[in-house]
Amino acid sequence: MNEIPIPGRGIPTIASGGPPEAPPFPANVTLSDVAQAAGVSLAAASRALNGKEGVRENVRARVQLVADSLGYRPNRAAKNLAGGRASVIGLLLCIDELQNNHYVISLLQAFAKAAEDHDEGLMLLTDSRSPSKVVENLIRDGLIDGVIISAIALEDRWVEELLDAKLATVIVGAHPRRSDVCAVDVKNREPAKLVVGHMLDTGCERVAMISGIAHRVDAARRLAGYRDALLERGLVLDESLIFSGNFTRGAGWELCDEIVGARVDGVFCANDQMALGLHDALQLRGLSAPEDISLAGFDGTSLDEFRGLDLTTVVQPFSVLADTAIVTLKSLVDRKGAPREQLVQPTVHWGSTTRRRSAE
Amino acid sequence: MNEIPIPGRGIPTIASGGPPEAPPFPANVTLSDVAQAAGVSLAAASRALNGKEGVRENVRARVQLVADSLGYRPNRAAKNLAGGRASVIGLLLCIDELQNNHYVISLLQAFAKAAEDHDEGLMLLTDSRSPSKVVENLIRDGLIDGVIISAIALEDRWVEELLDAKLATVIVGAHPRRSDVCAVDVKNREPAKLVVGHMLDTGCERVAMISGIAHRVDAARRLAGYRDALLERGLVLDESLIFSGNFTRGAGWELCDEIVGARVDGVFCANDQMALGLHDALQLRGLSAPEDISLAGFDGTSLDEFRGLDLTTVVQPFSVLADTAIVTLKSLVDRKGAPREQLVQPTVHWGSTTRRRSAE
DNA sequence: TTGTAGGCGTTATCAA
DNA sequence: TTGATAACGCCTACAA
Repeated sequence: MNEIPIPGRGIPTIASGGPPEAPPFPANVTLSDVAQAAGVSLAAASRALNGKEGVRENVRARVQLVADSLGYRPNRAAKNLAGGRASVIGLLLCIDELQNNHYVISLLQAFAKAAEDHDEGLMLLTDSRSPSKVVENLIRDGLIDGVIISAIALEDRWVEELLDAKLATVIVGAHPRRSDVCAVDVKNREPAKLVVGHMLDTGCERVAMISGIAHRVDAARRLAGYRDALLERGLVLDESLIFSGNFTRGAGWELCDEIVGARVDGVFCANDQMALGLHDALQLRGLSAPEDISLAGFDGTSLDEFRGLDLTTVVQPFSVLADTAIVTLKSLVDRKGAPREQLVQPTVHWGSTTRRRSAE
Repeated sequence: MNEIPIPGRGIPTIASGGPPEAPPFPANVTLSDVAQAAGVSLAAASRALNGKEGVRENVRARVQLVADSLGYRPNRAAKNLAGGRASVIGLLLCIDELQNNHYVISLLQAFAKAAEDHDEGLMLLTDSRSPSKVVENLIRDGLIDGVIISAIALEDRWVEELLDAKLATVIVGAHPRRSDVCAVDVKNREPAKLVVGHMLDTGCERVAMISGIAHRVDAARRLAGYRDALLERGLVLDESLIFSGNFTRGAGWELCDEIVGARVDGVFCANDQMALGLHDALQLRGLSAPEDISLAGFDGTSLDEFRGLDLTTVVQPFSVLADTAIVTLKSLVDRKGAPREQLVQPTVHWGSTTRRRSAE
C-alpha cells in the first residue's frame, strides 16, 4: 500500500488539514484516493459512502469526512458501468408540445427541480424519431435508469412501445387502456366537480363546459366532474352546453361566439389555455368575468399572466407530481415495487373570474 | 477463440442470417460480440466502428455489417469511462425563464432536435443551485462532454463560473464582456435596422422602439439597429421615443398608454413578446396594425399564435443556431479549435402588422 | 494492418 | 467487519 500521495494529483492528506486551497476545480479525486487517505480499502470506502452495511460506524464516519474534505464526487459513468444506478432519469415529452402547451412546460420545469433535489440527472428525450429507435437507445445506451413519460404529451404508440420494453417506467397522467404501469396523476374529477359546483352555488344557472380532447383520460374525468356537479344538484344535463375543445388557447377563442350565443352564465374549461382564449375573446366583445360570465379553468398554469386576469382554476401540484414520479421511478429501479396509480390532490385557486360565496 | 454463442445471450451468428427474430429488445450486444462474430479482435472492431485508420476497408465494411445486423449499440457509459466522448451535452438554462420566455423554449426545442440529429444525448442543466455546485458536478461526474449555455437566460455569475472552468463551453448569445469564449448568436443589428427602415420607408414618420433589458448585448444591438435606420435616413433621433422594456409581454402591455400618447405611427419591439403585449393593449383600445400603428418584433416565436395576428418579425433560425452550437462544441471537445464568434443570419417575416412596400 | 493487454472508476463477490 | 479481485464495455498504446 503506497501511502505517498501520487505526484501530480495533489491529494491533500487529512493531516495537511482543512479544505483544499480552493483551486477552482481540484483534480478529480477518485474513490481510491479517498480510500487511501482514509486508510481503508476501496471496497470499504465504497460501502461506507453508499450506506451499505458491513462497515463500522466510526469507519463510515471517517470515510465520509475524508470524502467531504477531499471534495470527492463519484463518477457517474463508472458507477453506471459497474452495474450501479446511473442516477440519471429520462423525461420523454412530445417536443412540439413544448411550444404552446403550458402544462408540459410546467411539468418540465417541475421535473428539472425535482431531479436536482433527488440528485438525479435529467436527460431530455424527445419523440422526433420513431419510438422503437428511441426506446432501443434508451435501453442499450446504459445512460439512464428509467424513464418518465408524459402520457398526454405523447402519441399512444410511444407509450405502448415504452411500456412493452422492460425499462423502468413511470407515466405522468393516465393511460387510456393499460393498467399494468405505474402512473402518477392529479385528481381530475373531484376538483372539476368542486369548481363547477361553486359556480352553480354562486348564481350561475347555465354553466357550459369546454371539454378537452375526447379520447384523453384527463379530459374525460374533468367532464365527468362537470356532470357530477350538475347531477348532484338535480339539474338536467344539457348536452348542447358541452363544447368540444382541444386544450389550445385557440379553441377557447373560437368557441366564444357559440358560447355567447348559448346564453350561458358560466364556463368551466378543461384547461387554462382554453379559458384564456375565451377570456380574450369575451374581453374584445366587452364582456367580463364574472359579471357576465363566470369563468374557470384547470391546471394553474396561468397564474402569472401579466395583466390583471386572476383566473379561478384547479392548480396542479406540479412539484408534488414530479417528486412522486421520481420517487416511484427510483423505487422501481431498485426493484422495490411501487403503487400502480397515485393520485395527487390539487388545490383550487379561487380567482376573480368567479363570484365569491355569499356566505363569505 | 470460442466461436460458440454464449448461452443465454443468444447472439445470432451471421450465418443464421437476417435480422433477429425481433424480440422487442435483443439482449445487449457488446463490441466483443461484434468482434467475435466478425472474426476480428476487439481493437480492430473498435477502430473499424469509430472510423479510425489502421483497418483495411473490407474489414471495416464487414465489421460494420455485422454490427448493424446484430443491432450493436455502443454503451455510452463505458465509452465515456474509457476516455472517449460521452456523446452527451449539457444545456444550461435558467429554469424560471422557461415559463414565459418563448425564446428560451424555442431554443430548448431546437437543441432537443439538433442533439438528436447529431446523435448526442441532451442533459438538462438548471440554475437552481449555486453555480459552482453545478459546475463541479458537471466536470467531475463525467457524464457530459461539454455545456451549452444560454447567455441571456442566465445570471452573469453563472456564465463566469462556467467559463472559468475548463469544461468545453459554447455560449448562445453574446457575453457582455468576455471574448475568450466561443459564442454563437443571431445577427441583431442589421435585421433590426432593416425592419425599422422598412417601417420608415412605408409611411411611418414617428417610429418608436421598446428596447430590451438595457445591459443585455442583444438588446443593445437591436437598439443600435433602430438608431442606424433613423440616422441612415437623416432623421433626428428622438430619445423620448425609446421606451425601455424588459422583454416580457407585460412590458408591451403596460407601455401602451405612453406609446399611444406619444403619437407614434410605428413601433419596433426588441422581441415578440413585448410586441404581442402591445398588440393586445392596442386592440382593446380599438387600434390596429398597421392602420393606426405599424408593429414589428424580434425572435419569430409568435408565428403560430392562434388568432389572425401575423406579426412582422425577425425570425431567429433556431435550428441553425442549435446546430452550429453543437458542431462548435463537438469541435471544442475534440480539441480542434473553433471560431470565437459565429453570427447566424436571421430571416425577416413580413407579416400584416406592417405595410407593404408601395413598389410591391 | 492486426491483436494483446492495461486502464478508466465503481460495485459486487467472495475469502479472510 | 474487512479487503483483494473480478467484472462492467470500451479505448488505446504497444507489440507483433
